Amino acid sequence: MDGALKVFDIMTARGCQVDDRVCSVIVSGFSKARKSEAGLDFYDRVRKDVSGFEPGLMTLTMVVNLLGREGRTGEVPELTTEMERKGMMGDEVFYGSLVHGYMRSGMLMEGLREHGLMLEKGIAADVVNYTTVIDGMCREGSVEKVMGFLDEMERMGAKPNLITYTSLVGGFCKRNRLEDAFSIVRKLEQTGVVVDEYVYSILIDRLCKNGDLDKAFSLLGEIESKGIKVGIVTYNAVINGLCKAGDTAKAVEISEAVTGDNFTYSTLLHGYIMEEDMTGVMAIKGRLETSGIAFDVVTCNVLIKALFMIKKADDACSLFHRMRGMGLSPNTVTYHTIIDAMCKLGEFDRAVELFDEYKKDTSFSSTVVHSGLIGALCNAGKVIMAEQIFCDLIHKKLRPDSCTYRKLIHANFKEGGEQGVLNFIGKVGELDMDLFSSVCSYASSFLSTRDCCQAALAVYKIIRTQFFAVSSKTFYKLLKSLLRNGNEQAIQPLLGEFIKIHGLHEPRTVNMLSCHLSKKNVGEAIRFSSYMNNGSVPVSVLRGAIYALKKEGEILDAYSFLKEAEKSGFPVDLAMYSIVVEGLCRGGNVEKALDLCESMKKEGIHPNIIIHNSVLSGLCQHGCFTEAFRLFHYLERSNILPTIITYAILIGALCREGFLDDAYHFFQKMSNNGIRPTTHIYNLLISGYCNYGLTEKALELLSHFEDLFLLPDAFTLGAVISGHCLKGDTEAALGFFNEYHCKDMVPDFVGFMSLVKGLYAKGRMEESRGILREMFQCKQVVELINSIGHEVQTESLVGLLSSACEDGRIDEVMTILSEVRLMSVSSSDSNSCNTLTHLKRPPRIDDTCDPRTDSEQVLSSVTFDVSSNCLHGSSEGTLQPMTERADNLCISSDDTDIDIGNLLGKSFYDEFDTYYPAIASLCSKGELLKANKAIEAMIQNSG
DNA sequence: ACATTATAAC
Repeated sequence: MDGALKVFDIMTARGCQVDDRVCSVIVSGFSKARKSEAGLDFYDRVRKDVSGFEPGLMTLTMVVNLLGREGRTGEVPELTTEMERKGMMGDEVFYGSLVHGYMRSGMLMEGLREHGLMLEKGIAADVVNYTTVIDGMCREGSVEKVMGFLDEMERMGAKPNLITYTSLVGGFCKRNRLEDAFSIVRKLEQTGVVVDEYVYSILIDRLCKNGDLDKAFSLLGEIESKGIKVGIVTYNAVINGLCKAGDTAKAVEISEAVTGDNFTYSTLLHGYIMEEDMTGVMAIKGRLETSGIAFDVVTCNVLIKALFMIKKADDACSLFHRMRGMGLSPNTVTYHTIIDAMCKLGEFDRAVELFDEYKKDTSFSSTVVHSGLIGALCNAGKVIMAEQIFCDLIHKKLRPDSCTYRKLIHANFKEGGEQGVLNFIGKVGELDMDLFSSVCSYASSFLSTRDCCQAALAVYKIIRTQFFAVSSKTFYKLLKSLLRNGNEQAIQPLLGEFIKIHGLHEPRTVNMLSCHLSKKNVGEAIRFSSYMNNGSVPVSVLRGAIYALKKEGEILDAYSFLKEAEKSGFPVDLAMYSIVVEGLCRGGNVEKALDLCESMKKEGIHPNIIIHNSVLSGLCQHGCFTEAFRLFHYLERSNILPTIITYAILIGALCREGFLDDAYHFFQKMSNNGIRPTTHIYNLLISGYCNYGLTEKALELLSHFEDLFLLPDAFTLGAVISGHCLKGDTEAALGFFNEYHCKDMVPDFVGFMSLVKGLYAKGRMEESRGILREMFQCKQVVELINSIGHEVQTESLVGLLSSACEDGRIDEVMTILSEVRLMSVSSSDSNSCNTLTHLKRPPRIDDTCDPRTDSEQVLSSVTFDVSSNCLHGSSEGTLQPMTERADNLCISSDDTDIDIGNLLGKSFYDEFDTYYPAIASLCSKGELLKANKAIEAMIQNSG
């Protein structure tokens, strides 16, 4: 090109007129050399500087060609409108270039449209035009459609040439139809056409890409023997095949026998990069530098990557900066490579600097650089920086791939929890509707699976208020999550919307609806379900029904229901037995529970550790200690591992009965078996010691906490305080209270009250009142008192108590509170009992310690046989092999319709915060009746 | 004016 330009300069200098033909030849040269930038510069220069020159069709055709070759078809329309203004009309060559450009930019439809337009204008298409179209279709992967085109071509008198067939061969190879590709070649050879290197290089390349190197080499030998010259392109295909197969050494060997080009060296470098062979990389880099080849962009890109690999980051950057001087523009891959490398080095600021440079170039329309950087920043926890990159995508109206926004949602969740995700949604409202809707759908589903129901629901509402479609999957996940978390109020309307939009076509929808119904009305659900499923009722519905009955306190009905299901051949599963056994044991019906353990075995389902824990707990609660310990020893001897729950049940029971040494023995046994004690376990022992006057032992246990990284909770503190008070050591109790109060830790209700009573008994009225007041500051205690007040329909207590407390009527307070306490202890109703234990335990203690939560988490897949023998007499249990590990043995977290842990929502607590100031003020003014009204309103609102 | 080979993708 340099020579051509020199001649051109001489021409203009001598006043030789530059015509369309001369100009077009030079632009064509730039086009073939893929130097569109320089070509356009030249074109502009000639138009401006050469007087009397007006670009004609030939030059314009070459400009279109040049743009098309580099995928810059977007700039073509400006040119065509200018032509129309001047009344110029394209010929078949012009349209050929135009169509070619579209085809190479992956715009098949536009290409076909221009081709059709040309025909409409009465311009006949020649072989080249048809070949261009055929090639475009082959590239897109539709060789089949091409066959029809071939016929049309013949009819129009344009005979396909070798180039047409080459495109066809390429099309078949793309679809991996090698047989068809080869048959074309054979037919050509039969008709006497001399097939050239182009065709063979395509075939060889395909063979290599398929890993069929043997066939590739034999074909290579075949064409060499035919006397067809084999050039660098074919060798490069083979070299590339070897590199991809992991044999870069062999590839290098071949490359040494030929004169390599940019393709050769970039392939080899990439091969060694993949093999992480630093010496290999350096050797190729050396050969490349001494070869005297002028680098192209791809070679630079690979070389930059290679330099980072051999830890020469500075050299990589310097090459990057030298590119423009070499006449090369860094492209998307260049920026991706260098930014990615910077991130891997932890140089995020430099990565962002490079990105800022990249984003200024508006001609880039890829999202890869953005995605890569966002991913790396998210991984490094730099969410804010990542969001800024995402903003650039939005502003450029580029469509990020789903991985990118998912990554951002995950990172925001990690950083800021559900609120973080909601904030992110708030920030990306500028996205186009369709994309925003996808982001919201994903966010809602994601939050649902993480059990962030409220946030998931909020996102769902955003989708709905914007009138976007909510996919069945998003609905389903949200509903599942609500169902799992006992969020009954939200389910009903949502389910209604879901069914209105998506109908009841999917079986999973029917199941879910049945489960929901079953929690309300067992019979209706079963009828509905058997109707929808042609008579068969899925196990999940029956499970839901049993759970519903138990929740309603009708455990005996649940029991009969299960028995009925067994008899009628309905499906039964482990979870159903688990629910009923637990309920029976809790209700004191251990006999029936054991009977169920027997009958479930007949159904081929074997009791697991969860069920045993229930039985164990039932036995303990009803004083059957001998049986309980027999069962424990049986478990120990079989391969059934007792869990922390098992130990908690026994330690708790022993402590309650005052067998403190035995309890401690079990505690040690548990530790020896590799189960780390938690605060909850310690609490059992500490309160045991305290209740029996052994406060020192309790404190000694407390002193272990720090070494074990455990924190005492409200329960721990309450136990120690009441222990001190029990011994009359109010001073010690007060000191202990203050010590933790300073650290913002308070005891539970029992602890508070012991201290209040202790101080009161010693006549320390002021202090007693102070502690009481302190207690009312404690939300958990207030919550407990209120929930009892709510349940037993007494006057709302907090208002009365706090006002009495302010007035110094401690006696009155004491009476009320002792009543409250009595209620909480004597209540034998299983439901309120549940509520109480749930509340008495401060939130967020180790969850795994709650046997009811555990039953969901640990529902293990271990099957075994428990025989009631082990409870009465012979302790021999028969261990059965894990023959039937039925799917329904495990309640997977996604399929669970049972939520025993979440019996009481948090709403009350929120309401209390809102109402409290008003109530407090009314009480202080003596307006107790009004205060009570306010409290009732509060309770109703939270209901 | 039409046909062949190499690089990036959390």
